[in-house]
Amino acid sequence: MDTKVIKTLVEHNIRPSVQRISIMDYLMGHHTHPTVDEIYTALAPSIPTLSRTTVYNTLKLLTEHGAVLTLTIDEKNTCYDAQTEPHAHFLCKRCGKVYDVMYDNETMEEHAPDIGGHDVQEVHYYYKGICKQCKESDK
Amino acid sequence: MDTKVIKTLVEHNIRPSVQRISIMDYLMGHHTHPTVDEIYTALAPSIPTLSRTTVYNTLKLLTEHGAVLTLTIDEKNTCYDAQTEPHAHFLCKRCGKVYDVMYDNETMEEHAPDIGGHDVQEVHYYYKGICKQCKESDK
DNA sequence: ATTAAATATGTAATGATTACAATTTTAATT
DNA sequence: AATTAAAATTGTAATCATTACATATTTAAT
Repeated sequence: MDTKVIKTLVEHNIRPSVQRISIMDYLMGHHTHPTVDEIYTALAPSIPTLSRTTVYNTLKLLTEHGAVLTLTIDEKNTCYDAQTEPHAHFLCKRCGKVYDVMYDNETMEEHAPDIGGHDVQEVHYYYKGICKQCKESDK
Repeated sequence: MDTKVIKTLVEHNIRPSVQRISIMDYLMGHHTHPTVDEIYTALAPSIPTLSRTTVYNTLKLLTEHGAVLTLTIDEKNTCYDAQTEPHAHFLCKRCGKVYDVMYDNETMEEHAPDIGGHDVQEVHYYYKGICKQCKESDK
């Protein structure tokens, strides 16, 4: 059920509307780092009245409340991630996929807290290159 | 003189035209992570024929040849950096400035080379928050 | 001086995002 | 159940960065 999704929204002080639940549910169920358009296209059939603007508004809201991460790793398309635990991202410059990448938490923990006296609120580790799949399909 | 700038271009296999030298020179002299528009506005007076398209083309070329870094840390504006040595960036969400941030090289060295079998070509460490200046001007 | 290739330019098109006004839904109150 | 105000959603139009592309200019070789 959507219980988990609704719980996540409520925990972040977001009132769970049909649209918000659907979008959050999609993000929690698809770890593909979708774009606004991918989300809109996926949900529009089940919510015929859905507006692209709502998807934009909702993702902005979710981000502001810390329920999702907004990734700018791809110059073309902003994408979104419901996994808010610290992790890094890898963008394949050939196929465009964005992968999750784990690393020791030490890295982030150690470096994030105090950088030149600035207050760090977000940490983004992005790697770019050619993914394993693309490398192998080259041969 | 521009000797250093020209040398940098040539070392990256870029033929040094007037426009390319100016843009590269501007980037090497301003560590403010300027946007396309900032560069265009700054150079247009001295190169009256300069076209915005040329700035775009040149920055793309410089990036492809590894002479500058293209930063997508700011969702609004892509910005550019002539410092290609490994370092991190901090974006102030209040004033919008992008700062250079140093960190032990171990961090990058250890984590970049092999991530899930992908070939890493670029490493981007982005931090976001409120910068020291903005914090202090709050009081 | 001639010519071909490389660069630069300017305009028009694209496409993601935002602004905004209108509509609909929600939830509280009578 | 009806009323009402606030919150959320919608659709259209506007904005703005970026790219496509055709033309013009410059460069470098012959």
